Amino acid sequence: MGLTKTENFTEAQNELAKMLKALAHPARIAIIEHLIKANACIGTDLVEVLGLAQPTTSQHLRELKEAGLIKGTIEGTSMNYCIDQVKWKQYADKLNAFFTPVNFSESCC
Amino acid sequence: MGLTKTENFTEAQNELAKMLKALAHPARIAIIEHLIKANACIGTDLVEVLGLAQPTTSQHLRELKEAGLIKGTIEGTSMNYCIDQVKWKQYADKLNAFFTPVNFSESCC
DNA sequence: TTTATTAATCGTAATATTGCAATATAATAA
DNA sequence: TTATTATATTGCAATATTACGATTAATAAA
Repeated sequence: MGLTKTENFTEAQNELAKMLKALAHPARIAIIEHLIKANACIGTDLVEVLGLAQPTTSQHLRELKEAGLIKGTIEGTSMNYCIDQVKWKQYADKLNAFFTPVNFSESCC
Repeated sequence: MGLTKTENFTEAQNELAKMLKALAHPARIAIIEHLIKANACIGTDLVEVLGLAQPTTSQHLRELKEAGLIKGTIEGTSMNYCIDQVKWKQYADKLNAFFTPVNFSESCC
């Protein structure tokens, strides 16, 4: 069906899945990495960096924006994108909490 | 096209995206959480836990197995699933490295 | 043997995602 | 005003994902 049965799961589970999904594409990873690395925020050489068409790049940027991971400010005709560091920290914390559970019961297989 | 242009990105970027994708579904999050919480490894009450059909559950389990996150051992007619703790730690480390970059250039937007 | 029981696989329908060309929008430059 | 530049949106084609019924395979129980 292609349609996730979100009603079967907790809000926390759905949210975590959504967070992971927002980053589950190499282009979006590449965008984030580039924004972290760049000492200045970026107009859009991002199209060049990714090697994807401008509309495709714009779409990935929108997904990251919708996830709250990046912000964009207008600068003339172009856009300055950068990481939303507050949201980024929230992501890091939530994922860290998920990946380092308090008690791992000893492996039985 | 629905087909990711992996050739545009580095191996590390593609791998990280794949890792995130393996967990980017609430059912797979739920499976992992249940396997962590359960003091014993699980036959498959997982079908009940998820509230999804048996083939659907099996499919999600396969994806997690292919990602290396879980292992299964045969026990009679049933299967015992559990987290692969070595792989799990690798995941935690890689994601942690991604989310806590050494130098965040100060925000400019 | 026959009959459950459990889990994987196959086939398929419905929806989602990825990517791009074409177009639209909006701000600047000439 | 008319370009030019940068970005977003629309529409569409191709592939991927999610879910399930039906079937298969393999062990256990009768």
